[in-house]
Parts: sequence; C-alpha cells; structure tokens
Amino acid sequence: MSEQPLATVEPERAQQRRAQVLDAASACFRRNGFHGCSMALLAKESCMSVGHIYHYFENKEAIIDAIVKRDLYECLDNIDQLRNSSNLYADMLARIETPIDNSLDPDNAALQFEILAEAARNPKVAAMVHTAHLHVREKISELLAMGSHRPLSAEELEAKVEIIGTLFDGLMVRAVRFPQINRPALLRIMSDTIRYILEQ
Amino acid sequence: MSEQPLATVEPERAQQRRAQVLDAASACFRRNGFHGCSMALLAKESCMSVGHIYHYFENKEAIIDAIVKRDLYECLDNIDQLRNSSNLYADMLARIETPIDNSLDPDNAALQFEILAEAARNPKVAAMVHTAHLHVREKISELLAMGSHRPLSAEELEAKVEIIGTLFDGLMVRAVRFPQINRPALLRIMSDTIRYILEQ
Amino acid sequence: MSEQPLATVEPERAQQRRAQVLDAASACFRRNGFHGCSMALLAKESCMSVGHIYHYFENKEAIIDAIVKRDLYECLDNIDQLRNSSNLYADMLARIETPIDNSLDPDNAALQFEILAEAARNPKVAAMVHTAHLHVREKISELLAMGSHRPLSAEELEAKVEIIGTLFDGLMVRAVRFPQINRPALLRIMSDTIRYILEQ
Amino acid sequence: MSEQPLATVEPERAQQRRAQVLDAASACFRRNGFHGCSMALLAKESCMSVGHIYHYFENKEAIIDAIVKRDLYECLDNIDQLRNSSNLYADMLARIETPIDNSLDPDNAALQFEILAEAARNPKVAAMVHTAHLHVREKISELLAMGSHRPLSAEELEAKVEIIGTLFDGLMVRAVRFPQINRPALLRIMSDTIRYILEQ
DNA sequence: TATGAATGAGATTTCATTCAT
DNA sequence: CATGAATGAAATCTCATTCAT
Repeated sequence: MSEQPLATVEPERAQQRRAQVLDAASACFRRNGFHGCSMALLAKESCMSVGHIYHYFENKEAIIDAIVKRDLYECLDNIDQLRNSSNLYADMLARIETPIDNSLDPDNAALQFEILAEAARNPKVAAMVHTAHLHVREKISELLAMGSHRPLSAEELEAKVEIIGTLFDGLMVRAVRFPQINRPALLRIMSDTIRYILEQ
Repeated sequence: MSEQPLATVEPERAQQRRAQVLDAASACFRRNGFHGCSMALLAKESCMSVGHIYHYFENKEAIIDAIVKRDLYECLDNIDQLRNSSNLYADMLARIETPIDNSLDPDNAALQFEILAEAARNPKVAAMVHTAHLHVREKISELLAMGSHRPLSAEELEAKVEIIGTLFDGLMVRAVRFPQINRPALLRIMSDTIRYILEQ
Repeated sequence: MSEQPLATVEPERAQQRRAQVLDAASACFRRNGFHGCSMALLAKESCMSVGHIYHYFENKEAIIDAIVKRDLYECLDNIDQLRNSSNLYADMLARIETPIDNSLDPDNAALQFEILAEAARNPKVAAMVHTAHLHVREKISELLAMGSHRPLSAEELEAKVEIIGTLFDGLMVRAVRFPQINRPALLRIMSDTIRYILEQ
Repeated sequence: MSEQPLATVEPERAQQRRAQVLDAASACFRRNGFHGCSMALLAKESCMSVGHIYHYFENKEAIIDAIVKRDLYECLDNIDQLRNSSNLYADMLARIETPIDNSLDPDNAALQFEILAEAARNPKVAAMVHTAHLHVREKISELLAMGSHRPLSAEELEAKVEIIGTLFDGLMVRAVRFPQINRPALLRIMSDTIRYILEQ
C-alpha cells in the first residue's frame, strides 16, 4: 500500500542535476567569464560528463541564459523581504547595510559585469536584463509609494527609484575599481544621500 | 655603402600605426567584446595584416591592456577641462549634461563593462583600473576642495568624491539595463542630488 | 518454484518489435542517410527507448545490415509475382509500368544509393548486395528462359538479364538526376527497347 | 627588364593548394564516403593542417560541393571529345568501350553513389546534379541530332538520350553489385542495344 | 616594414553505446 | 522487457600566434 512517488520524482532528479550544472557555471563564470569557461571545465566542476550537460541544456548559451535569469530573479526575492514593514522608510535605511555589502561583493560584481557586457551585445540577454529591471523597478516603486509621507507623481517616483538604483549599481563598480573603499564613511554618506532623496 | 636611415628615425609613423590598431580595436571590442573580436577581424578593421599587428603588439592581451589604459586616461583629460573655472561648483552643475550623457552612451558602457569584467579576473587589468581610479579621485578631490565653501576633512572629501563617482558609474548600468530612461527627469534629480552632496 | 515462461514463448512479440525498429529505420535512412540518422532519432521514430533498441540489435551497423537485407529480398518477392504467367513476355511488357515507377520513386532511389555507397566501402554490405544480385539474376533468368521462343545459351541469357537490369537501375539514377523526366515517352522507349532485347 | 609576374602568381599558388585538398578529398570520399572522411583525415591526406583547409574552403560542405562540381563537369569534357567526328554514330559505337569501362570502374561508381545519395537529401547538391544533367543532355542531344540519318522530333531525341544515359548509369550499379560481370558479352549487347536505339 | 600562409591546440557539439534501475 | 541517464571519443570549426618571403 505504499504510495508510489509518481512521475514527479523524475523531474526532481533532473531539476537537481540542472542545478548542479548551474551552480558550477555560476562559480566558473565568476572566475573565468562566460567565454573563459569551457564546457570541459564546466563538466569537471559540475561532476558531469560534457555530453551529459547537453542532456539538460541545449547549448552553452542556454546555460548562460539560465544563469542570467537565475541571478536576476534572485534580486526580486531580496526586495520582497522589505515588504510587510510598518515603518518602511526607517526600515529601509536601517537595513541598508545588506544591499550595500551585496553590491560591494567582488564575486557578485564579477558576474554582474559579465552579464552586462553580454547584454551589451546579445539582444536575448539584453531583453532578459531589461525585463528584470522593470520588475525590480515596479516593486521598489510600490514600496516607495507606500512609505512616502506625501503623494508622489509617477515621474517623481520613477526618478527616485532610478537614482537610488543608480547608487547601488555604482557601488558594484567600486567593488572592482576600488575594493579598499572606506566602508563606514561610505555607509554614512549613502544613508544620508538616500534619506535626502526619499524625503524630498 | 648607402647609409640606412636608422630605426629611430620614424617613431611617429610607428605611433600612428599603433593608433590605427587601437582605434579599430576600440570599435571592435565595443561591438564584440574582447573574446568576440578575433585578430583576423582586428586586422581587417585596422587595414593591417595579422602578422604586422604582432609587430606593434606582443600579443592580443597587450592590445587589450593598451585599450584599457587609453580608455582610462581619456577620463582624466575630461576632468582636467573643469580646471580654471572661477565658480567651480556652479560650473560643475551647469556642465553636468556632458558626463551624464557620456555615462548613458551604450557604446561607452559596453567597453566599460568589458573592462570591468576583465579586471574582475585579470590582476594586471585590475591594477590598471585601480591606479586610474586613484588618479581620477585625486583630481576630483582637488577640484572639490578648491570649490568648497567650507574646509572639508580628508574623509569627508573622499566620501563625497566616491558617492558622486558612484552616481555616474551607476548610470552606465542604466545605459544597458534601461536605455529608455526619462532623461530630463534624470538630469533634474541627478543635479539635485549632486548639489545636495556638494553643499553638505 | 513458479515456472517462468521460457524465452522461446514469445518470439512473435520480439519479431514485431524488431520490425517496429526496421520500419522506422527504413524511413529515417531514406530521409537522412545512414549517417544522418542518429540512434536517438531512430528511438523516437520507432517509439522505443535507445537502450531497448540495443536489446534487439547488436549495434547500429546491425540495423543497417538488416535494412539492406530486408530491402534486397523484397525485390525477390516482386519478381516472384511474374511467375505462373501463361504468356510471359507479353505479361512482362504489359506490367512494365510498375517496376519503372518503382525505380523512378525518389524515396526508393535514396535508399538504394545509400546502400550502394555503403556497399562500395563496406565488404559485408557488398557481400549481401552481391548475393542478392545473384538470386535476382537467377530468378529472372528462369523467367526469360521459360518465355523465350528459341533456346538461349547461358551467356546470351545472362547478357539479356544484365542489360535489362541495367536499364531499371539506370532509371533510379534518373529519379535523382532528372525527376521531371517525360514519363510517357520514357515508358514507350523502355518498352520498345526491352522488347527488342527480348526478341533477339 | 624581367617582367614580374604580377598578382596573378598568388592565385596560382592558392589554386594549387585548393587542388591539393580536392585531390585528397576525392580519394578519401571514394574510400570512406563524405561522412566517413573526417577533416583530420583529409588534412593528413592533403598534407595540410586542419586549420589551413578552412583557409581555402568555408566548411566541409563547401569541399563536398567542389568535389561534386568538379566531378560532374569532368563528364562534359569527356563528351566534348566526340565532337568533330565525320561519322558520328559509327564513331560512338566504335569508342563505346571507354564510357562503359568508365561506368564499370568501382572507384568512379563509389563517388557517384556518394554524390547521388547526398543529392537525394541535400537540395544544394541536388541542384548541381540536376544542372549538370541538363548540360550533358544538351550536348548529347546535339551530337545525336547531327548524326541522325533522319530528322528527330525533340521528344524522340530526348527519349533516346535519356535511355542511352540510363544504360550507362545502370552500369555503375553493376560495378558495385556484380563486379565480375562478363565484360565481352556486356560490350556486345550494349553496342547492339545502343545501335538499335540510334537507328530507330 | 609588411603580408598572409600555415599551424595546432582547444572550443563546442554530437553520438554510439552502456548500465543502473 | 523497458527506460533514459550517463559516458567519452570524435567531429567540425576557430583562433592566437609564427614564419618565410
């Protein structure tokens, strides 16, 4: 009478194998870039034969796409965690260290630049990046609108979201260009600047 | 017994030939990325044979390095143009459109991400990027110190320079992630935010 | 102690499964050639897993061999249908459309050339093709001998059989080289020529 | 005052290198088939590196195409040799051994079947084969028309050309299916049959 | 100084075949 | 009997680099 796990068991295994490849790819791409990471290396790192990777991904580009997608949508999850806050603006500023440190993480930055460089010449990746950006903007907009002490025009809202996003994205560049940055001073001026933007 | 003109006679010609390669490389790298641009393509675009490019550059990496260096130090020239201004802060804000548009230029952004991605895994490129960053910071610091209405501590100065740099770098990300950005609104909020930072 | 039904119980089922593979292979080979048809494709077309095909055939070559054999001996069956004819020569000429159209069928021709090309370099296939040819020749010889109005020497008989076979085989080449061939005119001159050969 | 051979010297060298590849390919394709002959093998046989072959041919298909074209148009040259004959029909029959032996040559047949099999599924090759066929037909038609003792309708002419071509093509099949064929007897019946066709 | 022919290592991808379940 | 996950060798093609001229 033991219930057989039905066909859903199979996809799980496949899902896990796909993840195995994506995890390895994520690490390899950070270290070597999309084009510096060969399928052979990927195979070794994911403990899977080269041929078998093609069982799960149509080609290398599909792996890149999957990595890009996975990475971009991870971002949305992070934002969602700000929801259900009673005092939103205060909470945002209080928790600002996390996204700042995230942006300053060289590992994260390496992958982002890989993605952005790819997006600059690969329309498919560009489209994914673009779509993800709109989703993120939408979510942040909602949060800002909810937390604002006065009604904001759509244009004002958009401008604020973009400028705050711009600040965090600029930090990624610092992760590569100036890793020794004075973190406490940076936290202070980031908080201060963002507070100013929010309170206008 | 005819005296041959010695090699040292024509460094100008050589200089021009090198530039010919670098110009082609700059364009090709923007369009195809470092790895997407083959030496054969480079040869065609620079109207020079593959073999002869190796007369001027040791290998492909040397071309990349040269491109990175050239690009980074172009930045310094741009900054120098703000010198010799009577009312520095006002001038900065008045001329803010130029660096903003520069940051939003997708062509420029493509090359920057190529460089940043390379820097994230190639220590030699990382070192160049880092050094250039320090030079730029130094120059901007001087300008800010000169223009400030009150004396600034070294730390305050550094923080201001970095946060302003962060804003412009973040714009580059927008060039790829959201090219349709509302430029007038962006100009307004960028000006406003930078004025706030400067006036603190 | 339950008696297992022995393997010999179900050869019919096995036979049918083998045929299932051969039918798919026959179609696939026509469309894509021996080398253009992968085991994966074959599996899909025969609604059987890749692994299971290896239950019935030792390897891909064995499938090719089986296809070749099956195709070659189909030919013999066609010839047998001319037997038991009262007026053989007249019947042959009356029914000439069928073998002509068969030879002109591009699908059939595609497989024949695949087989002939393989035979030209694979001795095992060459041997099968050769043996089949002798069988066919034997049968046609018997028919011609029976139908002839005068006794024919073995050599005469052989020559006639070969030249008639040559005509039909040459038509297969036309199926590929000139599919728009004027069929009525061709029927006329084929009949006429074969009649001439038979009546000598 | 020695005239320098101008730029035309270069293409000659290239021409010779291309021929070097094609000669090797022609032999390899006969022995192993288009798909059984790897680029590595081709490189070895043509005494040229794999990479360099791609200097002269865009890809493997281009080599196949070139081989097909070269082979097909060689045929036209053979036909041209019948021109300028005073007694055409008599000459044709007198020289019939050459094309017969050509058709019976297993090496030649092997390549023809490779080509025909490829043409059966590759439209580009099919088009080349088709075009060549029309050229050949045109030439033979002219010859037959010139040599005929009575005026022939276009349809009659076409039918005769096709049936004679069919005979020779059928012989190629014999080269593979029955190499031990009785050559003298075959010559006799081929001559006889062709004479009959011509004289009708 | 200048060319581009030539090389060979290495990248991506395919595929026949095996094997655990 | 039946599946398809898994392997690894091999195929096609690209590319940085060298070298004879």
